[in-house]
Amino acid sequence: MYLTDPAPIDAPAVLAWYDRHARDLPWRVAPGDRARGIRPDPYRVWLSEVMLQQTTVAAVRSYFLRFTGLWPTVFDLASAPLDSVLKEWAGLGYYARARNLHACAQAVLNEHGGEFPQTSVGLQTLPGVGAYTSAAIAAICFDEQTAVLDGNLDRVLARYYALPVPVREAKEELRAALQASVPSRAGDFAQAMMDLGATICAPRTAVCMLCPIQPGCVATKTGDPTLYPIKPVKAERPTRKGHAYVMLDSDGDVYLQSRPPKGLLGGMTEVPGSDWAATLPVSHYPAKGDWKHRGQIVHIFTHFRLELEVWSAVVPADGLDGGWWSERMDLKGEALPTLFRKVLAAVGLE
DNA sequence: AACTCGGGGAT
DNA sequence: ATCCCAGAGTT
Repeated sequence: MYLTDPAPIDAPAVLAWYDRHARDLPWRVAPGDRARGIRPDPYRVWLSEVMLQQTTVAAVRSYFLRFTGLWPTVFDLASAPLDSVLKEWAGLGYYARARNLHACAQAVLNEHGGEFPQTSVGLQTLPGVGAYTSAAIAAICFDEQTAVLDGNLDRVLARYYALPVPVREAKEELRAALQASVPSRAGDFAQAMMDLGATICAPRTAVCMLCPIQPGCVATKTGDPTLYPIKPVKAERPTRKGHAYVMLDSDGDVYLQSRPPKGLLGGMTEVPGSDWAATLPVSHYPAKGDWKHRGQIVHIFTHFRLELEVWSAVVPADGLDGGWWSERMDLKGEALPTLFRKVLAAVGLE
């Protein structure tokens, strides 16, 4: 136990602040409209929440507008080929989200009659919808009085209670403390607390003068709020090395193939390459040709650093198996993650 | 409980 | 260069 008798959050003060300062976001119903009875569309809220998992608002915005333009309803998304969804998701990262997104849309259609479940417990049975996302949808769309705990709230609460240990060790205590503070306007409260974390109580700066819950915040009384949350020690990032082979035919088309359906960049499109290992593997060209070394690209993943030696050659269009030739003008529409767009850029494509 | 899984913006 | 983002699924 790290929190003994935690003080509740002043929800009325938070809501009053939100009524004046709510950010204008494409998937959000403004608090004034919400008060007039306008309900958020669960499909749009769900789509935004999945896109926002470990991803910034700035990165999500254009993807959200693109997706809702192409697929305005959960039925449209469920009817689309997975391949189309992966192509539109390319560049956003964490591609299991895109696979689960598609599976979830089909589950809503086939197992829930085309309507999202209306409780957090029901929502959490859906693919790609976990503790955070289920609570967020239930609160925002159905005003379920449930604690919505994301990375912003971890930080705000760690400061509010001056939590003396990393958040991971007290997650359920924070959830219980937050749960005790949730008001009837649960959706606005959840979004207000996240806005507060994103704007006032930010990772490196805390503008406590503007904070509606500053009067109850322990960290502001004991010193510097940005000392919280206590950070866990993290492992260093290893380096892996490999080769990438860009093959062109006599027309300038590029040879592409699909990655395995699961795992790193699962189901996405790539150019052929070697394994990635701690020491640079021996190069084995996938076809005969006048191979030239075109430089090295570096790509940082969450848990390792990748250095790829980029090679290119013109090769015969036949004799390759399992992939396809893509015209240069079609590369933009392929399901290429950023890593392989860097590889193609090193060869002067894209 | 620890690990896997992207990419980019802010600092 | 480091941090961290409206986390979920797997082991």
